Amino acid sequence: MGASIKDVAERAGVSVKTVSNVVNGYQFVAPQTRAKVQKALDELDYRPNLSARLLRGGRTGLIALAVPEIRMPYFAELAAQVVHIAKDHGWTVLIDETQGILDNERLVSEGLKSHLVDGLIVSPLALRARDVQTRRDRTPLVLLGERLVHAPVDHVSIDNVAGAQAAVAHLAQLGRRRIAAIGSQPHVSGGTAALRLKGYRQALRSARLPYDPMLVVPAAHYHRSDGAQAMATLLDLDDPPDAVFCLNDLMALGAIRTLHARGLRVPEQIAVIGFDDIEEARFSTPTLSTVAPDKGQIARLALGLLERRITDGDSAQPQEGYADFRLVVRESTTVA
Amino acid sequence: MGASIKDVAERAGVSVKTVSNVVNGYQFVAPQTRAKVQKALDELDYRPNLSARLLRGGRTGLIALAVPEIRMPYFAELAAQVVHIAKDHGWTVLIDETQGILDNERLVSEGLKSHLVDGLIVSPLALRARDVQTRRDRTPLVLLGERLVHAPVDHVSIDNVAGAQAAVAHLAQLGRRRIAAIGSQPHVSGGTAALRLKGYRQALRSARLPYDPMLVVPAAHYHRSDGAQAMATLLDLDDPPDAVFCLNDLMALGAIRTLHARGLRVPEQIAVIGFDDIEEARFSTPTLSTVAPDKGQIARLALGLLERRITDGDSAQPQEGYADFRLVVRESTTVA
DNA sequence: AACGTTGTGTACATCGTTGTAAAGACCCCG
DNA sequence: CGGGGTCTTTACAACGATGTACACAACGTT
Repeated sequence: MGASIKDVAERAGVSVKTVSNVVNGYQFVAPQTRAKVQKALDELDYRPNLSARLLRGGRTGLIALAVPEIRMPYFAELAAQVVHIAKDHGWTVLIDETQGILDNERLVSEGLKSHLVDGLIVSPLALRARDVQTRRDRTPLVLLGERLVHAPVDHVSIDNVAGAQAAVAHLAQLGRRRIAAIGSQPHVSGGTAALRLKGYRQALRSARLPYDPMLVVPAAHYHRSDGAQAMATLLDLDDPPDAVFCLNDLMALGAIRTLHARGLRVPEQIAVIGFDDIEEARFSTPTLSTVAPDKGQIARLALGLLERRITDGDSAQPQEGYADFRLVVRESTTVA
Repeated sequence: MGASIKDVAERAGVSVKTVSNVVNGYQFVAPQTRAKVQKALDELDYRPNLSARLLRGGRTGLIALAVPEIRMPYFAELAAQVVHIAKDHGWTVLIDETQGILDNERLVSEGLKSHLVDGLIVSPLALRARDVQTRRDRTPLVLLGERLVHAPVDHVSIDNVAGAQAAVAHLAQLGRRRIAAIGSQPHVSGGTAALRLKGYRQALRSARLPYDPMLVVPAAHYHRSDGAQAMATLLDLDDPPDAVFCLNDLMALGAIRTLHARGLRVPEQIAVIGFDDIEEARFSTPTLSTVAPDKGQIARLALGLLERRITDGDSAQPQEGYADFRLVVRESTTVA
């Protein structure tokens, strides 16, 4: 065990409170006393016990970030941003994996880590408005991603409909006529997938292209392998697509893998576009066109809302934050 | 604020200690009393305050994992393993980024988070034996990666020399004669890079190939861009290589990107092999041959050592754990 | 009837820190 | 010299939970 404030006080021959005052930079401590205490502090290598401090005060300086899977590049990159920006707020980030499982998400948001963290940022996959409404834990919460209608919570997202629309419009402009989509989630309503598909359909309509349900393929986990499989399904159709909009970059990369394996050229024969702009998209072969949400902005907005709620408490009105996105055109949709 | 044990006690009409007994499953509580307390517990949605609990007892159930950059896939995958396996030990993992900066690593290992975590797993880049020796903080520590000679600390690693040797021997067996290496660290001695390069030179010697210092290119951060740049440097040589051993997968993928950009075919003209076996290696074009450390085993060993040290305390002798690796041959080194 | 045993509940101190209140020392001014 | 202020330091309580020690009842045993 390290030295406690009491040990320091004894060694310096002063009261515990005086040591506390020195440690916390209280103004009125005689220079001589301060020196004595500082010496004892150094000699004993004193470090305040966080537990005690926060038991007294309340704040832990810790916030939790819950994401489905930290190994997915999008979440890893987002987490990096959050960790980085949180440092400016004086917070340490505790990262949690939910695996996108409802129970885990509910556990986190209902305060499994209660009293441990000052605030909570959750990127939900399965969580529904109802789950948030019945929440009893008072820990400030910010949701990332889709707005859960009727849920009285702060949340940050990008305009997924517009993002998807931009991506698909871009494909249409290349002259592609059979544009597929990979990543629908038939059993989930109102989530990210639904919004991006809405954008997909809007873009088709604007381009006067027919909507063919056969060209929309579901995916479970949004991993590379899901994209690879879905692409295979599409290629086995009687009338395969000439372009694919993947609902995230990871699946796009999996899809490209399948295309290469079958000897098809990207983008000449099939153009591919993703969503997320993970770093890998800038280095793959071909480099991947994608919709790039501003991850730094997402992190900043989320932490800002969290800070506000930690400071102001429950009373404040739930707020929404919208981060920007931009269409990034790379080789996978650029015909030489 | 949530309800405290005192609130529960009042509501149930018993003493605080009795509530504590119920919460902690103490044996001798009359069923009737237990029921009363349980009811109050439920009604108030009581959750124990961790801070208070650990102030008293000691354990927090938290461990910290410090890695250079969470967004690097290798560390993200490793972190996922650690988080997952830690759950079995009843631990929550707090993830820290050091950016590979010495001061940050030292801060973490010297207990910035003191009293907050029960243990610490650090994957150091810059940390040196001296830093660990002069450590005053008593929090149990396990180091990942290279053994710091003379440092009295538990650590877990793989045999980097043997891994690199296997990779380079594989390239030699393909008949390649000018095998380059990307990722040396001229200003760091004794780290991972040095060991892998040692394996590189051993393999060259075994294959009776000359060692050409021009073929060894340094890299700062082991990112994709470092690999891409280094590859460009190699291609600009008068006598460019016919194979490249990259000290990690990320640089290998960057290198492949440069090769494609210059119109060179992999593996026909230049074979590429990496190190780490990140998931991306299975889906890139071409798929990437690599040395695959058993990340699950690394996590298991590290957590095992940590548990031992938390239980047994300082006294135990420092132990080493070695995880297995295997050579994974994929398209980037397979000539049809 | 006296005694131990077992089961059940409580009072109190304690962990390390900090806010509150107050005491003491000092100085200035009228 | 008294009243007021400014510094400087301290004692004490409190945060929430739990270990220790003990009180008390109900029971069986001698």
